[in-house]
Amino acid sequence: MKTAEIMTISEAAARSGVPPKTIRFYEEAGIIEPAARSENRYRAYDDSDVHTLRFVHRARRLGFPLKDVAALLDLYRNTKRASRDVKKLALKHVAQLDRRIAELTAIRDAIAALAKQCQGDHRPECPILNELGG
Amino acid sequence: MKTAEIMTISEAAARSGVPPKTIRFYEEAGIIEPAARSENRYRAYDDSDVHTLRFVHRARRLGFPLKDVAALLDLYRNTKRASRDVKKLALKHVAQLDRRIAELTAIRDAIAALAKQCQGDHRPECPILNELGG
DNA sequence: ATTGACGTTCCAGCGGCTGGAATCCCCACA
DNA sequence: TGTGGGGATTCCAGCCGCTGGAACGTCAAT
Repeated sequence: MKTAEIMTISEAAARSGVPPKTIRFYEEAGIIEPAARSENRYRAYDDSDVHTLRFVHRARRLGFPLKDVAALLDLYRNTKRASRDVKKLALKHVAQLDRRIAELTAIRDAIAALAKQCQGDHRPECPILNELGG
Repeated sequence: MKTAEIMTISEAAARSGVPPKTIRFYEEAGIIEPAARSENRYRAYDDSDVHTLRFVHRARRLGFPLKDVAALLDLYRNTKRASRDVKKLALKHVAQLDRRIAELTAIRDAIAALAKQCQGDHRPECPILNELGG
């Protein structure tokens, strides 16, 4: 199956990095078009489908929510798109990430500071619990 | 109801910061003990329950998973605990946060770099989509 | 003919809530 | 005493993005 033009779901999965279960899920969720079917009712994928799956996979790895992945895919396919719209989505995501990172960092530092105060031995005294207890 | 010793769920919610729905959820999930009931079958909370709820609330705000919150609560109540066990949980969480923060930061920087390359105007050309498309 | 590795569908569950429906209860006011 | 409104109660559904499993069909190789 080296130059397969038509392939099964697991082959498409291997080539795209998206697991079969997830491919079906994306189809059901309307992120990708329902796959063509071969005579045995198996889903049949070609290189172009794999390309799409790869796109989705990369977008997901960049943490875009599925809704945005769908939107990006639409933009990708629409050659008359405005790059403004793409950038807008990207910057929205960056802003979201920045907020989340700031949150997590604040939490991380707070806990690390408390843990530093804690002896961490056999004794019960512990600033972490004191803090949580108020 | 300023110095109420016994109170309803919404009062406990107001005092602890945990919404009524969430209090019920915590009870159902076994994080907190089933509340006492008054004659009308309403849940009845006292100051000590509120204290517990506050503990849970703070632990959650620090991002501890519910399982760990339950464990922390057990440690909090067990005066024979070893601070070692508390610190261990805390440091595990810090490590987890560090991993997550690193992930998000990498993603953030990648998208920000791509967005910077993107003109963001009426034209279709866009490095973000080029990247996602491979 | 049988095995075993695929494929298919559908349903359940993860974490941590949150919203809604249907019902019940209490209290204030007329 | 009726009524209205704001609680409380239960249970079920849904959010996000999968992931695992059951029950069954299909295919290639032995």
